[in-house]
Amino acid sequence: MKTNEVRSRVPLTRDRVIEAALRVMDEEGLEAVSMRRVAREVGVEAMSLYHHVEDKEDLLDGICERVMAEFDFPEPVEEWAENCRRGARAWRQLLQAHPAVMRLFAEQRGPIRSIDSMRPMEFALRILGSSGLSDRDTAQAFHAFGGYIQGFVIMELGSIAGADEAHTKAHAELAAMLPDEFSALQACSPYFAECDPDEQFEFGLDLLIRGLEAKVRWADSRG
Amino acid sequence: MKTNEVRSRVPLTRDRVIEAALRVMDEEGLEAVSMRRVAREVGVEAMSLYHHVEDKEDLLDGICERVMAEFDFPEPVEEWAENCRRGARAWRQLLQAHPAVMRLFAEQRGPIRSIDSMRPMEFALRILGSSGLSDRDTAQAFHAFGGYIQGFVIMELGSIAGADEAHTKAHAELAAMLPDEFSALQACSPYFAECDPDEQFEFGLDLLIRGLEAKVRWADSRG
DNA sequence: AGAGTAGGTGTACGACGTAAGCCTGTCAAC
DNA sequence: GTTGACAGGCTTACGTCGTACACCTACTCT
Repeated sequence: MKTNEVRSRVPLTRDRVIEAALRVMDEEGLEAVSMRRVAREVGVEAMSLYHHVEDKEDLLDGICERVMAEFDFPEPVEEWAENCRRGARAWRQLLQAHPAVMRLFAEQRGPIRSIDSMRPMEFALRILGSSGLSDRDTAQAFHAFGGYIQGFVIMELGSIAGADEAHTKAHAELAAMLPDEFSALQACSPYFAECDPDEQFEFGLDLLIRGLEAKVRWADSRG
Repeated sequence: MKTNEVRSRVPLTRDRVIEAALRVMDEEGLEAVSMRRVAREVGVEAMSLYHHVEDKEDLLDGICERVMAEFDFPEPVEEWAENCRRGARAWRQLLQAHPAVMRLFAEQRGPIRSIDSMRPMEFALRILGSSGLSDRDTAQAFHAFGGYIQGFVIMELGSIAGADEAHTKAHAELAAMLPDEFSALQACSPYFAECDPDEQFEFGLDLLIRGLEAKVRWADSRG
């Protein structure tokens, strides 16, 4: 047995590289994801990664696809509205599980390549379509839900960052504001601080679904 | 008259630095915004910026605040729903005018410092509050609308990037997909490509507002 | 006049992405 | 069994980034 068998027992592959990059991103943040850092994570030098990944862009694309493929499909029930809710929650959970991935989505990544990563989209379209919406409205609703969920998670993560310290400080700051000009902000500020994020998410989700139900009813009544 | 009067006729200030950075970002993209590039833009060496800006983070925060302060408040009408729509459109327009700024929002920037940049928030809360919603629901609705608009713009910008070339290619790719497994995607795909983004935006906006109207009515009927 | 300071400059360091080339183990063809 | 291609590691080097540190100069205040 030679010494080279000691290291790299498992052959390095694109999948292992991306998996390592995702781990680094989750544990140390997006800015920690450098070629050198990821290489170290898999026990290799930076330039070796380029045999498995075109460049850093490609690596980040790989991370996105990997996360998409991780989507945990909720089991369907009979009411489509409940399926919407479960799907939305699953999608939010996925984004929360990899907080930095929204920043990758926010950069304009090219169209997704892998099949696995568009399965969640197909899933969502099926659910929305099962409400009786036209294909056209299904596509529109997809954008509405997708936008809401992604945007909500962005705001949510922004609020969480800085948590306790900035939390109380921002509160104190607000209280010391010009009261006449920012009365609405002052009135609502306790609810910004205290409110359960899950509850907030459900609130917006409910608005969308109620709106959709109205749209479905209206379409049905027209025949 | 000495030679030093020729350059930097206007004294360099934090505002001028941030303005230059925003200009670079809008015209050349976020990755072009480096200390050296911004310095060049104002006719100065990179290290000089540090007399007006704490570090690059601070500069980017400044860009965010500057953009927020640019918000173009729509003139109010009597129906709150229409005010919602106009406010949402104005917010979307602002984000579209500075496409890279959503990426800055997506990174978790600390709480906003400047007064001007929270005026739009106050404005939004006033509009939502004028519907008769409780302060609590107003805060929730704010998150719902804010999330939707930001998320929508992210998706929108992602689709736009690559426009024509990737457009037709993605179309062809989809058509060549496994048909049984991705039937919903195939059915909806023409509407993804063809549909007017403004119309899509209004669709989701409508869902949210209809949902909100239902909530208001329900609260009213309970007294 | 002299001191302090505000705000410019130049140099230097470490980290980044990655181009180019080198080295070695594996394996198919002869 | 030898050989040659090649897959997949490694090393070095370049240009760019943010920024620490030291320096220089022109005002301002006493």
